Amino acid sequence: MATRYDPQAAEPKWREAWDKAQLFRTKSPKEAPGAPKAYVLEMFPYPSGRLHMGHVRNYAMGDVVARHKRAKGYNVLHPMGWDAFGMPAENAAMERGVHPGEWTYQNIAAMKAQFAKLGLSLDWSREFATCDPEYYGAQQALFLKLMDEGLVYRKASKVNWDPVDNTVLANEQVIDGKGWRSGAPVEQRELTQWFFRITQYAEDLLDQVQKLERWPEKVRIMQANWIGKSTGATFRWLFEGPAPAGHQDGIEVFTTRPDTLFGASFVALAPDHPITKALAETNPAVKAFIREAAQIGTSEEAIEKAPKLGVDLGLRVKHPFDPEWTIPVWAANFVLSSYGTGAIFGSPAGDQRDLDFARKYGLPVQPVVLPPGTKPEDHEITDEAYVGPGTIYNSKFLDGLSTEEAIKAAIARLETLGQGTATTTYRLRDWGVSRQRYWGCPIPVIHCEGCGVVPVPESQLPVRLPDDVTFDKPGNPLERHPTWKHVDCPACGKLARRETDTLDTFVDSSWYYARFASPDDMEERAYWLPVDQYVGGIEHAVLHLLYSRFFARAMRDVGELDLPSGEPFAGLFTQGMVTHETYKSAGGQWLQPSEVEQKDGTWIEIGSGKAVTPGPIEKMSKSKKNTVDPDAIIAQFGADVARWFVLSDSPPERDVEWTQAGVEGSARFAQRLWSVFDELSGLEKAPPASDAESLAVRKASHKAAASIDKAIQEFRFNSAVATIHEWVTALKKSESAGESAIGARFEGASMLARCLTPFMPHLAESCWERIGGEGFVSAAPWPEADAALTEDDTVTMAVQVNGKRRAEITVPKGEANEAVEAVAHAHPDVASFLAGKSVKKTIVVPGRIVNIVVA
RNA sequence: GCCUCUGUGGCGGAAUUGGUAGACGCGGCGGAUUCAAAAUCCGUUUCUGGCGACAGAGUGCCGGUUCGAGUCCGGCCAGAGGCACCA
Repeated sequence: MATRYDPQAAEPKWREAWDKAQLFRTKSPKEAPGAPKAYVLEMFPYPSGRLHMGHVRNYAMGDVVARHKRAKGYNVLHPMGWDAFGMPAENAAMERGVHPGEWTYQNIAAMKAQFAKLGLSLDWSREFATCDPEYYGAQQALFLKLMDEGLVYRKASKVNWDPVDNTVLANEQVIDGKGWRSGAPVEQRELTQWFFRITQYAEDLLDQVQKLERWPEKVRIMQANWIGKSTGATFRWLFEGPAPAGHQDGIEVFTTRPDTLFGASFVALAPDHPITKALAETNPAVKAFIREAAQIGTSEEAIEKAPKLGVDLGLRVKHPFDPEWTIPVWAANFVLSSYGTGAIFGSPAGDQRDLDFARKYGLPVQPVVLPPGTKPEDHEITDEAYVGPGTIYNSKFLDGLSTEEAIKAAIARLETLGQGTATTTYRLRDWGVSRQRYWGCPIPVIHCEGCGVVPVPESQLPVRLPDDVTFDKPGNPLERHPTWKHVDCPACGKLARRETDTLDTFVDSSWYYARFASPDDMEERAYWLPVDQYVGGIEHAVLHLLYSRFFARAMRDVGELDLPSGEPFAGLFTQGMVTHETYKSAGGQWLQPSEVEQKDGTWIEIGSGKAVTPGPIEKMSKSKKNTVDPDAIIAQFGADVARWFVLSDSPPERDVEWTQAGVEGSARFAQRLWSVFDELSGLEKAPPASDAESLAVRKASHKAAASIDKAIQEFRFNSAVATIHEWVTALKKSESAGESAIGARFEGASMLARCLTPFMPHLAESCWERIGGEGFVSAAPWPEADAALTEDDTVTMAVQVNGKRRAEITVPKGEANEAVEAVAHAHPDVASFLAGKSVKKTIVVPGRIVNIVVA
């Protein structure tokens, strides 16, 4: 009698059994002598309170890798923890009056309960939250070591300032140039802030990123572009007439295109360039410009997209190659103070932004680069700059040179004249880590009037966050706490002030992988690191990964990490998002998928029956209500089905669309798979026989196992899923085969259960048990395929005539090209296309294709 | 605006190095089983023309390289991720 698989009964049973057997406990190097190690890590979650399908997908993928590695004999570290500091906890405090710490730890408890149901092969014994004082205390110690090493410093930098709430705003909190709560136009303000000297490693970070072979190409390119190494020249424009005070040496600019110097029509300074700021003191127009430019906000996106805006500063500077030629100095909002020298020269014909600016303010546009194959009289610049290479003209001594030659010649002349030098510049800026917020790691320093900045002595770490804080008004609760910041100077003992800035939460996530490897044992850290497989969202392609690479280097250089390369993640996989269709009610309200149903091809609201408009498929988000709660799915279908679905349809790196029909299909498949084992359960186990039917079954199984093994290693989980589907179909078909095939069916089922384990671990255990497997399938070794059974002795090849497929032939493997050609020519479907035509040539690609070219 | 990626049937996608486009799944259609249904199983399903054998077209659009292009090159269009204080 056929039985059905009941996930609600089986899943908790197996998880309890795994826990009891401590199956996923990390073994120390000594406990696993001779075994290779595998550190599998997924980006740890922010404890928002609920697990979402994106988490399920992320952790399901990591679990596939971890379980596969374990089956392959690796000693596996697969930990989990919480990226627990951040703004949402403070927002909750403001909105609901709950303490950020309480809110966070409650969320962690709730999410951990959800995690438990997924059947992930995690070792929870290494769990921590970044808001645990033990963690952030260690981070403070690390901060002080970096400070000793000269990797930490303070400087003035800009923040978004809400003038009504009197608080610093994150870029996310600036909406259309206004504060998200107050609605007041945002201003830029300068604060003295803490920075990490990441630029010290710029060259190494760039150099090494190219060598990370197991990283996606696109992430390596994004990182390289972010670091943005540019070679060019830095040189000076001297003032005509009296220079502004303190700027007798002129204006220093950086350019990558000194070849276009004869096309210069203006020099432009950043709004916060010292000269611009100095002139604003006496010139109201400049002051107004600075104020207007400051309203754009601090994000690069906003600055780049804003309409070009400038002001003539009333100064003129002399061209380095011709002192008689002078050009005006402007301040312009598209010049970034943080890149190069904060000043540029505008050569409008060769740069789109310069051209837009020149057109707006009526500045000259002189073309100096002739595109290849163009005559000077035909080359005209109207609305589009020519940024490509070409031949230089209208440029005196540079005339006739190529762009490349002219760059060299111009730099050489600048150097001869003593006006400038060849320079390398990076786009990468030092990492500003100060946050004027409560729910973060306190920066462990004390400001003393007499002694300056004094580190908190190690014996006094961690500097704990005070619990008694208020969120009834905006601003930093640490700043207005009555006592917390008032401390004695550790050096002189006089009353001093504790630093009230906390660290950027990116710092917390920049070294957690090392903490998982070991809290403090350098040898154990050295054993586990680097992470062999890191899995997470593509949205972290630049910042988080770059900061982590920086931190690994910094930790290495202060003796906290024995990792010569400084690369924390040897393998990286970036997974796509989970999306869902959106629904809107007749009244324009977003509706949850659980509130709607499809009837006769149209969508209606469950209950009321009112019409619903389906919208675009988007990333699951609370605001669009297009979320599906993993708990509800698990309650209905079980964790295995949820895991299977998020791994099945789409390639892991792409987005997957969650559909009800899809998850129901997954649930049906789970039952079908179960039936393969269920059918065998009453039969007598036997070794596989060698008749034709058995051989066919065995070949299908061994080929499938080999293919799944490869697919998992290559992160093609959807292909592995497709292979398991085909395999199950083959095994179902074999049920009608003779009795002699039973041995082959048992072999296939045993292999299938083991290949299934990384994907649907609970079901795999039940299947394994059903056919009398020994111990846990979660602890069973990977079924290695027998090479003799995965190879065929014939091969099917397509035959094309003039590139069009006309027939298919089957030939022995390794057949000589001439023989294959003869078979192809002789095929009737081919012959009819060759009749009356002359064969010009025949291309034979062994094992793949024959192409006959006819006149 | 800049950097990066993606685009293939009704839908999600497969095609591993330039070599049979549409594996596998969802949905649809037809059938079996059933008193009936659920569940399950089998078949079929890119489009157009044709009763059919078959022929033609076809991987966002335009062009190119090649015996051969979803895959490589150039130019467009559309969508997504990131842009340094969201995590």
